[in-house]
Amino acid sequence: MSSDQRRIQPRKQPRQVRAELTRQRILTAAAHVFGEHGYAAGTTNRIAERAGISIGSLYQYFPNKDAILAELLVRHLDDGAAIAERVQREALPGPIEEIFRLFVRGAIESHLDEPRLLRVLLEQAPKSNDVLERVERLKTDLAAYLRALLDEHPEVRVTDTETAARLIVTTVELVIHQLVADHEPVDTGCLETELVAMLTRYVKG
Amino acid sequence: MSSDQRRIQPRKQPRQVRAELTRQRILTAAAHVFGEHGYAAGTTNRIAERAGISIGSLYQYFPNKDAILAELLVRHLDDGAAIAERVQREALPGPIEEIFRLFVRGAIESHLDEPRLLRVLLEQAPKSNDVLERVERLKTDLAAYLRALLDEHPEVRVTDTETAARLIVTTVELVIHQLVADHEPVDTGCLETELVAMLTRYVKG
DNA sequence: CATAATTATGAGCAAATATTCAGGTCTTGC
DNA sequence: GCAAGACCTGAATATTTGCTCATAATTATG
Repeated sequence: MSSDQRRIQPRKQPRQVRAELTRQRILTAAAHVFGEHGYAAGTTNRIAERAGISIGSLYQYFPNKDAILAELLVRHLDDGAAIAERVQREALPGPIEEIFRLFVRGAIESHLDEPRLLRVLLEQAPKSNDVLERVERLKTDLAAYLRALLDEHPEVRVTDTETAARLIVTTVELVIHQLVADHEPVDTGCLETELVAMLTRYVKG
Repeated sequence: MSSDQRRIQPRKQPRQVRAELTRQRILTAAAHVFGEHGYAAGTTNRIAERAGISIGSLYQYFPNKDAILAELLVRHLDDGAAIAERVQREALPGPIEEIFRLFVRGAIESHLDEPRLLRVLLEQAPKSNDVLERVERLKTDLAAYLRALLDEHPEVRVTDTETAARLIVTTVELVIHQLVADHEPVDTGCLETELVAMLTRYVKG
């Protein structure tokens, strides 16, 4: 229940193909189970059952329950970082609206497979210091990049660019999480259009 | 663990002052404990300990763990509803920016005491049908009111007012939750200014 | 003061759940 | 085709945690 990592190392490095396959099955099953039942009710036994393997096998590749969730989170963060970097390379220079559009689209895309899991990840995941730092760093980096962008871009008129950058990063992240995983999901096209419009008009004053 | 209410009634109605005092102590302690540890790790024993009472006393006033969280949530919702009504009475008519400002200010105010608890409430609270309906109704009502406002107000230029209304309600709620409870909380004044600016410029096109 | 009613206590129960380990089954390399 | 290591199994164990209940302390009542 506590988030201490009693063992840092996974118990085994998979050496055969079937082992790696089992590992993948566990992660896939965990993604479904956590997304459907939440973290607390997403028991390791349920995960093993859904993966079609025994509970013992699960504990050969993950030291404890937290480690499974942590790995899922790290994967998502890595995806996010990759997308952010790609956008930063591709987007410049150009109208601010196009930059926002690329960011928003990237964010929406990376939330389409497992929206419910992602809410669980960021809302219920036990916050090990390591993972927490990673999240924080990613958001800080993004905010810093965005602030520089706002400071330099000729179309931008907001003055308090620090608050603005944080506001934008937070808004994009949270609104997408919430609305994509909502009981009555919005059309992602509309969401993209309106969100981009909101951000653009905001910074252009 | 499950969210069924085995007993609807609290076990006892407090009849002496010290009993009511104990009830309050429990709720206050629960607010702290849930805010600090989350719902699952916020154990009833920890709550009792923090309240300086025995675990048995806790179960004299609340039928189960869920009921404590539910009461905290209902209190917050009632606050929110009251603020929303007040704003709706006071705000009209006037420039849209002023209306938004009143709403944002009200929302920020009602999140200042226990920001971390409030995130737990809306993110991890077990969804008893009763409470869930209340939340949904409040948000739907607000979105409907907002949509009507957008449709009629002469300054407003957005066309997809339904998506816009949902976007705005979601944004205000989530961003405030997140940023007020952040490790480095933003200055609430800046937050208000920028958030209002964002919404206003958005709807005015 | 005496009796009843109310409130408080906390060791311990029961159920749920994470995790282990002794002993099987499958793969690989020779 | 046969060891040796890799992998898998799942009943059993350890731990956590919501919650009870017999008993004690406090307060109201007359």
